[in-house]
Amino acid sequence: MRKRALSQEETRQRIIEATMHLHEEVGPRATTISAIAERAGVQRLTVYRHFPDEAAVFRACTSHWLELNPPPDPRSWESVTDPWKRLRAALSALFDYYAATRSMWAASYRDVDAVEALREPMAEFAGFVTGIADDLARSLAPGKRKAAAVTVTLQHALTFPTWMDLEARSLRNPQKIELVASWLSGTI
Amino acid sequence: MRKRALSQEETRQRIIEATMHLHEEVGPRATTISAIAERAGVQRLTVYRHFPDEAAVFRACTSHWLELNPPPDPRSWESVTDPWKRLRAALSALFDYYAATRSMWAASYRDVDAVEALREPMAEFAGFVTGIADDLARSLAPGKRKAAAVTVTLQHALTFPTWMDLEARSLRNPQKIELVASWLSGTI
DNA sequence: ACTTCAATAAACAAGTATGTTCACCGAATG
DNA sequence: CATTCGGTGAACATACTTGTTTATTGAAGT
Repeated sequence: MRKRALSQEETRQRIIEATMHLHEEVGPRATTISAIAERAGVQRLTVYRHFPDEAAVFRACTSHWLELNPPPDPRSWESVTDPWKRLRAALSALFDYYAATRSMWAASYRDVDAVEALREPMAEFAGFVTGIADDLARSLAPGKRKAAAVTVTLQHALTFPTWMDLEARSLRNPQKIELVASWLSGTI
Repeated sequence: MRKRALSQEETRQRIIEATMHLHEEVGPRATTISAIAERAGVQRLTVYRHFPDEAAVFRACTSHWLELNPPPDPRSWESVTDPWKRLRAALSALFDYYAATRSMWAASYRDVDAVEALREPMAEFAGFVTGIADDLARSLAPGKRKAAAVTVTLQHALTFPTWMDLEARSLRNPQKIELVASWLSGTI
């Protein structure tokens, strides 16, 4: 069993990739199994053979997409000790990531509360971002009395919807970074 | 023709109110004509008799809801000349409005790009909010070189999704106001 | 009393989706 | 060469939606 298992795996990949593209183009909510099958050039029954239900396809799609589009690694700025440089490094990495993956995140945020299977990965990503925010807040305002304002400002600023809103207001990423930095300078 | 026209108008109102409630509960996107008819205790055909299509019901619903829930009037703070007091007055009015109408705005923002009939009123409201932001920006930073940052900060801060995000982070309205004020103090 | 007509009740046609079943093909496998 | 089995193609039942048609009811209007 070599070529057979291989071509089976290829079919599976075609299905996953078709799902990915549909998620990006029409959003997870409108991505039906029928549409996935059509996009993958495969029979509907074939999709059912590989995945028991829509949620299973979505899970496979999510993990595959995250492999192809890994979020920035916080270790890449952990060595930056200057708080403001560290902030800019983190913002830059995250904002570049958002710019590169905007369509998928936009679709995901839009559909998250309509698609059950999306909640868990979205919540996990939100936790990831909050973790970065809290770390930056600690480095910027250690033990200050206004630390709460710094923290919540960072949590809000690092969020994809915030990035998207500033993007829609024609701010390039460097401008966004400076803007967030100025917000923080007001809270410290 | 008195009672008859009156009861006809009552039926129309029942339809509109059923639509309003469904928009708030399940969102405009999931609000089907069938569901409206059922909720209004009326035959589906009756809905079609009063409104040619879904878009017409939505339009009637939108204008009725806006009558019941008018956005704050900018004239209520135009007399406040101190820029920071004016800012706080405007933020307070808008944030209280968001708190009172959150469920409808949350549903509307979620479904806006799936429901054609929602775009125009949402765009109009966005313009209304932007207008307030621009006015406050002029009063806070008249002719400053960093006026752009103030303007975009205010535009972003006055937005409903921003309010919602800060609300989800457990900030009460007065705390939100102080937070936005501190953002602005950093940009000036 | 007689008519008008808003609303009901029920059916229709057409479209979409989900899941499931069946017979079959044909290339990889042993 | 015979078997396995992934995938095809087509059908089925079920459940939604939209929009339209027909016949009927019953209270308001004259």
